[in-house]
Amino acid sequence: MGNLALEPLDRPDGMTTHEYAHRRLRQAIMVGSIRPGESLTIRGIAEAMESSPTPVREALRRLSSEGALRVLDNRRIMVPRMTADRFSELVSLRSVLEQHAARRAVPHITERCIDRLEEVDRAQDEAIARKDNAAALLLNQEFHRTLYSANPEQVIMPMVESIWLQLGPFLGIAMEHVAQLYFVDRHQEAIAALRKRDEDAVAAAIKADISEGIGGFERAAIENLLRLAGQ
Amino acid sequence: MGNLALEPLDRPDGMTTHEYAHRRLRQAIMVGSIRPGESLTIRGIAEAMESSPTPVREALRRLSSEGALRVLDNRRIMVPRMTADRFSELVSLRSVLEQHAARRAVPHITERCIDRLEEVDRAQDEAIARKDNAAALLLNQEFHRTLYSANPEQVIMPMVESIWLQLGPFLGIAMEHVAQLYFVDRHQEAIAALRKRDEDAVAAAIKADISEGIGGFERAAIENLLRLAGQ
DNA sequence: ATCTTGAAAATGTGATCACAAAAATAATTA
DNA sequence: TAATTATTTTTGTGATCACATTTTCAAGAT
Repeated sequence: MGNLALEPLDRPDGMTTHEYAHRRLRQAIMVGSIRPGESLTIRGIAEAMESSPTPVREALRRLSSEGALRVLDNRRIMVPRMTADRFSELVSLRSVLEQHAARRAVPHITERCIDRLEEVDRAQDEAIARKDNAAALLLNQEFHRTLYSANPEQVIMPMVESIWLQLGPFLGIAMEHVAQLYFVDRHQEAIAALRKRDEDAVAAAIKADISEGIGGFERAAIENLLRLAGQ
Repeated sequence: MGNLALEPLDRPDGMTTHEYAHRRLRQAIMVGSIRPGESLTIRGIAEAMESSPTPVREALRRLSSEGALRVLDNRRIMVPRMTADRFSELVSLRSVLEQHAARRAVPHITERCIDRLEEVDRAQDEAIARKDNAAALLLNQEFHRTLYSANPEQVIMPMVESIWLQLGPFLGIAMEHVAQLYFVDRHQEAIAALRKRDEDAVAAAIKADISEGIGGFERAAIENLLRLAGQ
């Protein structure tokens, strides 16, 4: 039985229950507060957020098609376990996807947009300084999201978000077992390249940002971490 | 009121109703038999497939997170309309995604797998010969899917499928208004490159396959087609 | 002690119902 | 006739229930 610990979450007026359930579960998975391998029950979730099975089921379907959850043959639902191979696939795909997203955003970048990126980057640095890993993680995503969303016709963000979501639970484990997850980023380099509207340089900055950030986990380190976490 | 024309579909034993509904709607959207802009109703679909709202809602949530459907502010659900800009985004993303998928598959390619690719390509040629556009479209997808799925740890297929699904309705329109959708493909070139385990050549074949296939639609042609279809 | 068997509880699933919001239609007014 | 208002219908939403399957757990047998 899953005595589920779900962070309460602000619920705007008019938000449907299934959307709220989706957001709340998504956040929990993203920051790794639901353990990979841990199985979720519809009734358990419904009880935890004081609603009923129907909207919870809709939320679970969405999350499973976003890759955040996996439906087993027994129809049980769980957060998928990470493996070193899957991690490698996710990171290399993330790199390719985000480089492309960045390139397609460059023609649409405005000064207003760059200001916003500066602002988010500053907030992230502050989160890092006060060692708030979870906040830093979310602000890092916000930086990337802001950049890629500058392209008004973009169709890539749902896929990028899906990758982040699939990497989330592992990052949660990493943050628990690594004393201090040291953040390196190439955000200033990316911003400088954006100011010059230099697509290649922007893509290079994003590529480096990813390969030096989450891509920095070596195979042995991943396997070790997973073993430590009992996965 | 949508007097929905849904092709009947084989339903294997033990398949849940929501999964069946998902498959059936997905297929209808993929081949373009549901018009962009046409709005769907939960009860209408439930009635059309002789079930009830609950499983239909689950299917609709999945499809909307796959990009096949869009939820409006009024909570109405419709097949999104295509624009020339969105088409361009989808095609360029498809090219990048599938080149990457192909590269990551190369190390895992077996002779068995190449045989299967030959077989699918042959079937597609036959479908083209008998001018069965819908079958040719599905077999073309099967070729690509077979290739990318050779990588056992791949995480990219859901995203590729999502792109296909988003392009589907437009292809449906194109097939109706263009006398004969002439298929060009680089499948044999891809297979030859696979035999040599040459990643670059495989990626090049896929890139050409896409840019000469669906990428061949020029901006003016797209806008003209959409105008013709009353979009 | 280990395995097997049976009952009880838990779980996913799908249909149905009530409610509120939205859309469509009819009636009324300017 | 055109615009506005009122009424009816349609629609999305969420809770509840019954059913079948699976899982869990305790009692019994080897």
